[in-house]
Amino acid sequence: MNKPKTSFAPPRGMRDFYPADMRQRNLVFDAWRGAALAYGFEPYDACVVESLDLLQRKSGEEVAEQIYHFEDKSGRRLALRPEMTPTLARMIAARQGALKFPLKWFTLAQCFRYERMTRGRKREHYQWNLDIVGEAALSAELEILAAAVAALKAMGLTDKIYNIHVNNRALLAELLAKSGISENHHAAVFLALDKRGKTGDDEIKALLEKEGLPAQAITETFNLLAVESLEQAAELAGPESPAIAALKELFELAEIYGISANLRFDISVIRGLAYYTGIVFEAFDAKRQFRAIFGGGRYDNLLTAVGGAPTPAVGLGFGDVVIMEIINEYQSATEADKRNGVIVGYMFPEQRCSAMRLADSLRSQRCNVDLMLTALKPKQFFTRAGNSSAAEAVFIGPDDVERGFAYRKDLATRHQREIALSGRT
RNA sequence: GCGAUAGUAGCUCAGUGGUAGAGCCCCAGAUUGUGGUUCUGGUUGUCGCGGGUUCAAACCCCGUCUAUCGCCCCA
Repeated sequence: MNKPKTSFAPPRGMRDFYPADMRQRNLVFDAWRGAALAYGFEPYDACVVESLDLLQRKSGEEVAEQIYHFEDKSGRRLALRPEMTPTLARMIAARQGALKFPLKWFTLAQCFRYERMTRGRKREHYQWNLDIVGEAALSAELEILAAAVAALKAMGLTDKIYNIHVNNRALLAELLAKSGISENHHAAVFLALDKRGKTGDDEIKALLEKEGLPAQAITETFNLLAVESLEQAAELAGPESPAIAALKELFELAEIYGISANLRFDISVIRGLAYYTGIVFEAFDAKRQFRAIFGGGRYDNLLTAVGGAPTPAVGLGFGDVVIMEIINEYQSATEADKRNGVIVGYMFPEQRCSAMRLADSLRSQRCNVDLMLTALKPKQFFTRAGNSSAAEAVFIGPDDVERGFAYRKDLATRHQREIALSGRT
């Protein structure tokens, strides 16, 4: 009899969450939900399986290679969603007449992507999506950025640990146009600018030459790369630039929100994706050791892409993988193992009923109770209690039942106080 | 999809052809009423998986899986 050996590991790029992992994950999820609700976003959810057609419409046919897709038994071409944005666009377009704009929606979405993994990237992850749809004012960008900062704060990450790099796609378009680079070359230039810091200037130059840009335009582009400050960008763009005005307003408003310490103007933030139209942003850890923490921006063509009416929108995507790595890197474990609840044990079978009654009484007071399933020796019980996530331990022996009270021990401080056994108050 | 490196106890790792090891953890006892100290004893094991070479493989060879890093791509 030989059983087929099955691997205990989850499929490539997929993740299991053991209770210890869930504690960490919940820390992140709670921060996300809390911040979203605090900033007035409403929760929504949607199906994980989408029609392949919808997902392809946005980014082109080749994206199918990076999507988990399949046919159902009726031959429908379906896929696991790689991101939430197309689904959001579909849902909003479906009820565009009924919904009251602007809307502020959020979700915690599990997304899948079939591709090679590196650190901070899996084939499956959870992403906090925050979107404001139907508002052209910069207030929308601010609310989203402030909510993201609030979430990071709730995770215990201080201002010093991360920076939010902000740019405006409209600014880049203005500057490139001034350099005489026509719009059909913009995508390639964006790509080259996006590589700054990763690749050498020679390689970037080679990319631009390959795109067929004249030498002078390449020089101009490198002048853009050298832009370090908003003032410098303003000089290049001229006093009438609406893109500069938008950035200036953004930084002014950020002051009022108290998040300006984290914001940096950074002309290299492009966000690869074609659909961004205005302000774009990306957050990184201060040491630039990890991938982007979150990213997003304004994409005013969202709904037209799925056949809806033109609608301005701002969105943010914030994945769980990178932030968990950063929390582990920058933060001691203390925040993650907050103790909670009471663990209740007893010495002999004779005390089982007392222990059960106590557990019942505590539970009725909305206290989480882990009741031991069998009698344990004191040492066994307290070892177990200390290793558990419980905040307090109550151990019941014959003497306690006799006396009518036991001791409720704080497992962190080891202080004890009395707790009544018989009463049900 | 390509390239490099790695995989041995719960964890960190040593072992480079000849009886699978150390530290920490865990378990039991000292201690039939109290978990961070001490002492004594004990288990740590599909050596990632499958095949090959060999008298003999954790070690060499081939394949494969997984992880990490780089390329690519993005969230």
